Amino acid sequence: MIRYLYLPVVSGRMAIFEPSKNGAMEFKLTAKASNSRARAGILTTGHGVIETPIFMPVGTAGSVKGIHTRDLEEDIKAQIILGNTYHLYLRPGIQVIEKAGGLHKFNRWNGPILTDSGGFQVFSLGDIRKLTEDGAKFQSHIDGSYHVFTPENVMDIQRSIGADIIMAFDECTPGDADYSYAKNSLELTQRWLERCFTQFNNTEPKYGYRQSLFPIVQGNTYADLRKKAVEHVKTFDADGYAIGGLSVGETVEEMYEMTEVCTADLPENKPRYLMGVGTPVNILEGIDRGVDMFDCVMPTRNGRNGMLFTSEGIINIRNKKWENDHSPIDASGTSFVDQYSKAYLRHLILSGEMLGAQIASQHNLAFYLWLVKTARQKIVNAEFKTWKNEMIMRLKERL
RNA sequence: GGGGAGAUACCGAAGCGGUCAAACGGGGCAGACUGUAAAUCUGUUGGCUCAGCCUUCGUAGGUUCGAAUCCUGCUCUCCCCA
Repeated sequence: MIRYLYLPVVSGRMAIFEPSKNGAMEFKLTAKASNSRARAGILTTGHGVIETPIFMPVGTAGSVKGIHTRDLEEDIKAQIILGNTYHLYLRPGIQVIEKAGGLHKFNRWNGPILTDSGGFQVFSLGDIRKLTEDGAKFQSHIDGSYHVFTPENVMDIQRSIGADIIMAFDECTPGDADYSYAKNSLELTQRWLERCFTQFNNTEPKYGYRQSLFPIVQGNTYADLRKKAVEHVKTFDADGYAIGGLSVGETVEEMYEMTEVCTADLPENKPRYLMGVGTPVNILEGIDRGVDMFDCVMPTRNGRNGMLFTSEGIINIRNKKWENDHSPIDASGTSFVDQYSKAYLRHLILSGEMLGAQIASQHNLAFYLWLVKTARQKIVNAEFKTWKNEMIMRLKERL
């Protein structure tokens, strides 16, 4: 159902109203654990394949903060990165991205890209936004100017950015929302989803490769709402499905439980993406529950703030105990930066040297990618569950 | 040699008779961070047998019920003139 004729202002031309020529994105399951929902798969996009389960570094403003694409590819071995509709729309602006020929050309990352829709920003912007049936009116965090996101223009913007996977425009509810708020919000998200798909199907990719639209399952911490949401998103036969509205203030137990509720009913042969999650432990628990894709700002943001994730546990590199520890950051780490000493990295971070933030971010990302890669191997070798339990014990350590 | 200004906690710097263990900033120490309004934010920063007590505002005395705050000597710093 088209509520009104929408003319995309962003692209500067009329949308082409004809059926999508996008081929379906391919997802092949290559292995499945027997005592867990964990699976290993291969997701094929217009910019290459992704081996799942995968962690996707977040590159909000078109860059994974502090990391060159060369290091993302060669050192960290990232297979897909994120961008953000809200941030890129505000700055540099969609016209610039279009002129560049899309985000891949703009930031010189030639692998797959996923863009988030801005739904999360609408949530986190708090008081400087207002929701209506039509969409979300919000103020720019940069200059206070007013803007409106609707399911339609968010699809158009993501067409212009040119991500391989684009996300539905949803409302992300806070973890402590009550049932009636969560229910009404879910229904709004569902109506918005219909409009997203209508717009998506009535427009074409701008740069010659296919794009896939992933719906987002909402429903807060209420299992019945989640189940309804899953049934609804399935009707779109999407290339993949996201679980949203988690890691936003609810308990981790609730997060795991809701993840389980969702993966139980989502199509087996399509990738599942748990949005915004999480800690290394969260990711292993997510994989165990049948999730294939994750993203989180934690490795970069917490890294900049001095927190390192390693296979031996968590390090706060600012702590005095590392002052004279000249051993490598992570002796068994896969990144070249892991050979820098703890004492040196501590010095850099405490001195506010940008290299410190870069090293910490790069280490953390390399660790996250190592973690999911290893998880995949363990799934393939049918040793996932044992490995996971042992790994979690170590990951929880505070060094 | 003469004149002036000043010495406050790790550093810088407010305070100028009681409500001062002493504002504020830096530094130190610790914590937070989960689809990035974040190279950010928060707490703490004399000691102890810790709702109380002890020692601290250059130093030695003094005035006062009471002093970082007023007076005197001393030491040291800085500035100006010779």
